[in-house]
This record gives sequence, structure tokens and C-alpha cells, in this order.
Amino acid sequence: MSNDAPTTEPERTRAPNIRDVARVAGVSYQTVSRVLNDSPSIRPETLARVRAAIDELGYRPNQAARALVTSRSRTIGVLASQTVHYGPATSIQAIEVAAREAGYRLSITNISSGDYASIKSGLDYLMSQSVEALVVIAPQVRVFEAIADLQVAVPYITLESTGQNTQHSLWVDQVTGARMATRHLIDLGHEEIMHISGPQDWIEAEARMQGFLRELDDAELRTRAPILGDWTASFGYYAGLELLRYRDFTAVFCGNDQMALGFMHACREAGLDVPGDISVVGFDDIPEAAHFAPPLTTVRQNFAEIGRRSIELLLGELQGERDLSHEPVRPELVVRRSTGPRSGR
Amino acid sequence: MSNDAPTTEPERTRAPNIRDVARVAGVSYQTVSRVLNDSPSIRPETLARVRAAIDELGYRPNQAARALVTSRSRTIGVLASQTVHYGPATSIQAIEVAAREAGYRLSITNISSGDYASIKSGLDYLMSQSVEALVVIAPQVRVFEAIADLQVAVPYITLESTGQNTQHSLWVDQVTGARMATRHLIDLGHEEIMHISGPQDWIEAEARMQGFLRELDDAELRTRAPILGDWTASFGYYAGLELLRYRDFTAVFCGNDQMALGFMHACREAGLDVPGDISVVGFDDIPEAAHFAPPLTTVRQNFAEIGRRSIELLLGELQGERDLSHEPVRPELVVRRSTGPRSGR
DNA sequence: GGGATGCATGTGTACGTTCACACGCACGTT
DNA sequence: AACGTGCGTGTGAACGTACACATGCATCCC
Repeated sequence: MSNDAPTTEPERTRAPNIRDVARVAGVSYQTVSRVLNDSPSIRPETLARVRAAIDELGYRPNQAARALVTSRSRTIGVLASQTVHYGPATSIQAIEVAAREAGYRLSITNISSGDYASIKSGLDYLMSQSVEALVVIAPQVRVFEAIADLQVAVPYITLESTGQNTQHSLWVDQVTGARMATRHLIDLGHEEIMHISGPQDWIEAEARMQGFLRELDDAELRTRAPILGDWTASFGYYAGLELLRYRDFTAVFCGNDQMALGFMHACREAGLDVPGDISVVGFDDIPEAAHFAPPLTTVRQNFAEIGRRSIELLLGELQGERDLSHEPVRPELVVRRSTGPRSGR
Repeated sequence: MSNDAPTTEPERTRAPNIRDVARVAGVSYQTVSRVLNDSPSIRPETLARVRAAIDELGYRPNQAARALVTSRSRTIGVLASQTVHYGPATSIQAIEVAAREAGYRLSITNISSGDYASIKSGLDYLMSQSVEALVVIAPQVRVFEAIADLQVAVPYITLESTGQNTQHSLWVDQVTGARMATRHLIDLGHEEIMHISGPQDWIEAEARMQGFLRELDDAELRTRAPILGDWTASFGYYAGLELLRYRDFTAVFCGNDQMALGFMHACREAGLDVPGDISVVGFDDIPEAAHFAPPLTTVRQNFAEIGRRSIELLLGELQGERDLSHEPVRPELVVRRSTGPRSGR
């Protein structure tokens, strides 16, 4: 190929620089920097010239360089454990939108299992990206341990959990939600109520169980050991098949909607009517719950709300606000057709 | 406050440096750099000393500095439109894991609506982070336009779509899946089959519709205009209520499982039996589908697989492989109880 | 009218890392 | 003995930006 321009090579294709922009606009690079950072004292005419140069060159600020010099990554880390689930997914989406609006980007990492090593390595991975803040949507109990161990120095907040650590937690009040669900069943006359819970190492599963037990206790009803499930519809189904062999209860409070779905499936197979023979309550109010057979009575959580608020809180803390008071979001009981008065037997 | 140490301040808490490590280990900073980058020619003894210094100081490489000098962000961008849905969420999770294993991190951005401006701004946001590659899980038709307009210069791939652009697409073969579902209904003797489709601007909705229509055509059965839905269970429900007023069909192929759920809900309310009166097929095989009432016949897609493969392909392209041949992933028909032979009327 | 003040802009430096190159040394070969 | 070769290590740049400071000029006030 002809290559007969040995003097001023037209430069290899390199992304345009702040200095390139300055040259085109006929100003110093610092002035360009000021434009980029919305400095107040810029002559309108200069501003226009710089803007034009930026457009002409298709210039984009180099985030890495910016991060290096400011030592601010503008990244918020998210440690999640089950991003496929409706709740976490909804929260994360809200977080992403809120973060982006505030000029932050997200770095999400999934932990496959809830064991300590896994949590720690996920956290470690995020810290290595020097995130400025941390949202944890992995409601395993060991998370707090790991955060302490790794000496996480950035503001952090855990979602969908509950517990002692109110300073760093934001959650829908699971205990109250569980009590509302249980109360609803009691009000309908049920006295023998089962609970199919989530996995024991999930803080929220634990909280729902606590709410359930306390409400039963307050009503002076017999409490029985909850079944420990894994959140899946399949588990609800198989647990149901097993439980219905005895059928020494008239109502079930399930730890989430999926397990309730599986349980109702088992009821159908056993020839039992919901709510005629057995009342079922779920938790979460996933969009599908209204169309289950029958439509499911459940406890609605505003996942998007806590997502948004977590970012709000973290950004506040990054700006030095010390007052991080916040109240748990109240859940809401949604009564549909899967619950009814206790049948006379 | 007392501030009486004007000489050598013990330094503000600053993250340890590659030079700090070098000083502690008694080597040059370049040697430390070599250790970090697994350079082969390092004396084992030196290696050990450096490693020890790294641990002692709790040193972490500064990604921003690294990105700046190498001009590699080690980030893969994900443009997603519905991260709450089961399919995208599953793919993204697989992508995240695969990317992390390869030393890449993810930057995910959600586009709320499918309009062109929204897609473009999402893409723009990702490009401003100088991602090295791009995965698009926003199966709107306009995505290709936007990619061309923005002159995206990095390898990219779109998921869950189909179409002409095989070089940059990876998908479960939606057309074949839809044909399988339709064929199944035809084999059961159904001749009047409805289709409730996804939104028209989703490539995959379009593909499923095409598969449906082609299969009917091949069987020389009457085709009718599909209903354009929005993927939600609620839509399926209301569409069902409407359609069942006429009931001039004996089977329905729904664009996804959620709409199928809603449709079956409508059937129950109308006093119709599934599959006795009407057969229903879904698409996706979400984990809940097996526990619907009745358990749903549907087309399974391996979302995780395409997620993994997308990263594989992109990494290959980043390493200069030009042979990006890949075949669509085959879907799988899962026959459950929501379909049955056409009832004699 | 001279100093203080404000605005608009420019100059040096630092952030933490990797790359290209140079160096000293112990080999083996001629 | 002189030479190239490989290994292990060190030195000087450069990446693109923001911050601290300096500069020139107009304005203001007493």
C-alpha cells in the first residue's frame, strides 16, 4: 500500500484526549476540564467553543483517569445471592436506576452458595474494585461476619434482612408481615396452622418464622415446628405431599409465593380444595400470585422502594450525613381467594 | 485540637502503593508489578518476599491506574431491558459468573422503555465506561440501529433475539421452539389455535409468532391474527376473558409462561377445563410452570447456556479469533398436563 | 489612584500502574 | 579470552485527568 507521508503521521486511532479537545477549541486543557466539571466561571463563548470541540471529536472523558486522580471509583458494589428471584431482581433494578441517576455505576456480583468463603470472596472481589459503597442483598446471616472480617471501610447497607444491626440494614418489616399473615388466618378461625419457612441461614426466613411464632403465641395457639424449605415451588409441592398425609392443620403460611404455589399444587393432587379444606398464605406478592389457582393471599413487599432508599441512604452517608435514621418499610397484606374461614370438619 | 507533629506526619491513611510494597519487600516497584502480572522470570525467593509484603500491607492493585495505562477497562457492558424477568435474569447471572472467571467485571444498565432514545442513552452510558465488549439482552428491534448509529467499535452480541444478524446474535431458536409447541397442539388434533404474543417490538416475540404461523401454514390450518400482549400474567388473564367470550378455538399458544398462567386463570373463571376444553402451551419453562394448575406444557430455553456462550464468544473475539461460528441453542418441548386431545364438541 | 477583590484562564504536579528499555551477571559457545 | 544469550532485576517514561496555585485583566471602593 502507498505510504508516502513520512512527516506528520495522522496519528494512530487513539481516543481523543482532553488536550486534543483543548487544541481544537483553542484553549488550555484545564479549561476543558472545567467545562467537563461544570465549573461556574467559564465565559459562555468559551463554553460553546469547548462543547463544539467535544462534539466534533466525539470526545468522552476517560473514567479510569478520572478515578485515578480523584481516587473515587463512582461505583457502588452489590453483593447478591439470588438475582433470579423476583425480590432481589426488583430491588437491584431500582438500585441501578437510582445509582445511575446519581452518577454512580454498579458492580454486581453473585454468590452461588451462602457459605462463608463464598461471601467473603464475593466481598473481596467488590472491594478490589474499590467500590465507594456496598449494598448487600444476600440475606445470609454470615454476611455481617464477613464484612467485619474484611474490615470493610465503606458505607454499606444490607437489604431484605432484619435484625439488630439497624444502622446498616434496610428492610421491609418481615416480622410484622408474618404477623399480619398469621393474624389473618387466626381471624378466619384457624387454630392449627403450619409454616413452611425459607432456608434457615436467610435472615428474612428467620424473621418471618419469628413473626409467625409470636403471633401464634399471642393468640395462645399451639405452635409447631416449621418446615425448613428452600424457597422453590418444587419444595412446596413435595412438602405439601408429605404434610397432607396427616392433614392435622387447616391453614398454611408459606415463606414465599413460590412455595405456596407448590403447596397448592400438592393440595390439588390430594383432592383438597383451597381454601375450602385448607387456607394458604404466601409472602412477597410476585406479579403472578394474583393468577394462581386460586389467587393467592399474600404479603406484599415493596422491593423497589427499599432498593431506591438504600441508594439514597448510602449517597447521604457518602456526603457526610451522619443521621441515617430510617424506618423499616411496612408490608401490606393482600387478601385474595386462597384463604377462607376454617371449615367445619 | 492538638496538632503538634509538624515534622514527619505518619501519613494520612492512604491505600498502600505498589511502591510501598516494593519498599517493604526490598525490591523495585517493577518487580512487584511483575509479581502481580505473573511474570515468569522471578526468583522464587523474591516472589515469596513480595507476596509477604503484599499480605502485610493488605495491598490491592488499583484498577483505575491499571485501566489507565493499559487502556483496557476489563469491563463487559450489559444492556438489559427486563432484568426482573426470569429469562434475562438467568442469563445475566450466568454472564456475570463467566465474566468474573475470565477476570472481567460487568456493568449492567437497564433501559426502562424500548424506545430508541432510551436504548441509545443506555448504550451511550455503557460506552462512556469504555467497556471492552457488549452483551445486549434487550431484544428490541431498534437495538441494531442504535449500535450502528453510535458506531460501537467493540465486539458485541445480542441475546434472546433472532434474525438476520447471525454474526452478532446468539439465541435459543425461537422459531423452532414455537413450531414445536404448535406442532404439539396440531398433533393432538387441534385445528383452531390462538396465539397470544409478546410485544411487537421484541424480536423474540416476533420470532415465536413467525414459528407459530409457519407451522400452521405447513399444516394448512387456518391462521388468525395473534393477540399482542405484554408478557404479564395480567395481560394473559384479561385477554383470556375477552377471547373466551367467543371461544372459537380449542388451543392457545402463549408467548410466555406468565401469560399462559393468566390465561388459565381466565379459563377457570369461565368454568372451562384445561386441558379438557382448551389446551394451553407456554414458553420459557420458568421454574414455577411445573406447578401451575394444571402443570404447564411449555418450551424450555436454556438461558444460562446462552449467557455463558455469549461471554465465551466475546472473549474469543477479544483475543482475535475471527471464527465466531455458533449455532442457535435448541429449545426443548416439555409436555405436562395443560395440553390434551381436542375435545369433541 | 492604588490596593483589594473577583473573574477567566493557564501552568505544574500528582494519582498508581504498565511498558520499553537498560543493566549486571552467570552461562555456554567459538 | 571474547562473545552472544538468557535470566532476574531496575530506571525512565507515559497513560488522561483533577487539584493547587499562579497569572492577567477588569472592577470596585475608599
